[in-house]
Amino acid sequence: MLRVNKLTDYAVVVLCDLLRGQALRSAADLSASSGVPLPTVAKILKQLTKTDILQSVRGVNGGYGFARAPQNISMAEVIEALEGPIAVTGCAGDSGECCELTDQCPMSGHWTAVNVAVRGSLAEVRLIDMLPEARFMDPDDLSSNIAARHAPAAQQAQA
Amino acid sequence: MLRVNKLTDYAVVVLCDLLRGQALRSAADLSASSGVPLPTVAKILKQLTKTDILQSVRGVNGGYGFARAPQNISMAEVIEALEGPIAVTGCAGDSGECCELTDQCPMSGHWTAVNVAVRGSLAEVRLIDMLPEARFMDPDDLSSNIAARHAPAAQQAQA
DNA sequence: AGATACTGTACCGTTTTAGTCCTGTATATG
DNA sequence: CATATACAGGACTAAAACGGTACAGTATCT
Ligand code: FES
Ligand code: FES
Repeated sequence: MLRVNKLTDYAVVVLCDLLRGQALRSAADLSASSGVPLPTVAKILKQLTKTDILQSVRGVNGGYGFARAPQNISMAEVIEALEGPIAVTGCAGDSGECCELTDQCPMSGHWTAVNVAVRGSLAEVRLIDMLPEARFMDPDDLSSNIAARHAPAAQQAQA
Repeated sequence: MLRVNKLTDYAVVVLCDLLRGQALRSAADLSASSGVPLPTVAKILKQLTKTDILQSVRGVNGGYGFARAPQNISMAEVIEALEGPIAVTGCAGDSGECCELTDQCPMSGHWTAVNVAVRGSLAEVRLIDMLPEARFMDPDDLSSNIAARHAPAAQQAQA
């Protein structure tokens, strides 16, 4: 089905929730407001923190916030963060793994064309494009709105 | 990983083999020349025959051939034939299936943007782009070459 | 010190996938 | 017409991936 993990699906739900809320939200908070079970939310957030999509703050009043302006985050990044590099088949990936036909395989690396195409199209869909409210708002207004709310969040998190 | 099935991977290998060979090839023949195990080849070919990518002829001297000019076949078609509709998440597919968050889901149908992007990029990669020889041949020459070899095949199969 | 909240990892049950096999049907050939 | 070839369809099993959970550990605030 060429489908994305369920975990990635949830991740977008949670991220959108984070997008519209306060700067720093705890995993429990996000779980409650998004409907995704807490352990799952925790798992997702942990994973997203390993990349430069989210940042975390420990301790009381801690939580998660965007590591940088969310309007610059693409779906390609989110998907790659949750499921590893976008490689449609093992033979074409960076990992060097191949199927068992490598020795006589007549198409060494031709899947690359497919990978590049898919990767490119995913890079052009931004996370904020997934936010339902975006439909009813002026794009520029939305961006500045989000930037205003979240840029300080990243700074605060870094402090 | 956003990966395609191994079966789809094999399918492209087998299709490329069919692309360069005679008009009608048996499953056993294709298995031998591609290195993919026979039962698997058979499964793939059967599946591809359900769509209008391949055509089959039963009986002695039977086999498989392209149902139409192969240079018009896109990777999107091949992938969809093997794994069903390209729907990155269940919530966005045509099938009407959704994850369990449907009732309070804040992003009804926003994955559609992702699906359209991915589907579009896959539609632009043609099957013959996967053929290694294509690299060393003039595109026009290749197309006419393939057309000359395979257009009669379809007619013969239909007879 | 104690409560809160993230970190990392390991575990297990479920689902999906890959691969195999068997029975049936259609066609060419002698 | 008998027989060999070759596709059609579906059932079945083993293996891998995924989803979800649990737990022990660490950092921070009050
Ligand atoms: S090595 Fe697997 S398709 Fe090429
Ligand atoms: S119903 Fe599943 S993400 Fe919307």
